[in-house]
Amino acid sequence: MTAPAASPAPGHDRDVTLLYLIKQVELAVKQALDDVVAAADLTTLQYTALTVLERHPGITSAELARNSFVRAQSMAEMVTYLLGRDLVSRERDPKNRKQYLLALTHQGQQVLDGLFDAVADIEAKMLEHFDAGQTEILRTYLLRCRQSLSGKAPR
Amino acid sequence: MTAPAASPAPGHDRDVTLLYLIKQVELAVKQALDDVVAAADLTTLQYTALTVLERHPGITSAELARNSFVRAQSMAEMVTYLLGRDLVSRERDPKNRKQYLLALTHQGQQVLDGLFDAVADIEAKMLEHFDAGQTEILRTYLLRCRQSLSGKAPR
DNA sequence: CTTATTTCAGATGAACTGAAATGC
DNA sequence: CGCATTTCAGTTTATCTGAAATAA
Repeated sequence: MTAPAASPAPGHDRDVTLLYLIKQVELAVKQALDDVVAAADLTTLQYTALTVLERHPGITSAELARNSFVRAQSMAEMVTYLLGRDLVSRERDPKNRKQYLLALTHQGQQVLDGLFDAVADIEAKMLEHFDAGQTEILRTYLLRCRQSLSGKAPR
Repeated sequence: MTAPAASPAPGHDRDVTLLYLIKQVELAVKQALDDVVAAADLTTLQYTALTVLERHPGITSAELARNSFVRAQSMAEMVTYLLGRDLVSRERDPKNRKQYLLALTHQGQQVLDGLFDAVADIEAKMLEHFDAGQTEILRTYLLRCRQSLSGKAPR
């Protein structure tokens, strides 16, 4: 079903690629997420960094940068902003004094908690026609894609 | 459906959400794609616009903008750049003289053709552990996600 | 000595807001 | 007149490059 050939292919009839579909879904997600997190004066990238810190307290800014495929300098700027808003705390790593360990503050956790339902609603809408089994398949497949592309599991 | 606030204890994390996984896969794809299309002096966004024009000759710049969730002004700037490189052509819509219809030029098609194998390699790597049936399931699921989120099928 | 993290400084570019012209 | 497309002008912001300090 869903034969995509809308027009009689002047030249080639290349299918819509999965790379393109991934991008399209991500764009739609970002659009919805931007609106939600803007209520907490956050960008989607900042919100994402907070959720990573929630799962991985004690991560460094450089690790956070690698996870989002940006330069360490760019992430450092964002972390400084989050520090200034007291959403994130940091302290010297006692085992390695050249780096800082980051964590969510209580206030940062509260911001995430306050956004949780609205973000869950976006995901629920995206998955409105998925049953539990299909959702798990999608999760498994996306993890596999990410693993194959980058050789790493996401944080 | 909406889960209660998770405990702040680091031991009990919220699950990695599908929204996050989508973003992670997209980041990894973009990373790989940036490198490939840079060989043709294109950004990933420019390359994507060219592939949309390949599938949909006669589309307008404004439609292209909506498809990529950017303002019409932003897309116009990019289209101007592609026109200047003779990768894209445009002519007045005979049915509606306020707008232009865009299409790939022969040169634009050649650039896409030249990138095709390298881009296909990225997709092949992403799907290296998928069989044909699983690939189709992933495609179906991504289309469904995009449809639910934006109410539209991708172009 | 080499490497990774952090920090400072300056440059660039992509997308934004606002506004006007065109034409259905 | 309302609405969409295109175009012009100015601005903002995020990321980048380059370079230096610190420490394993």
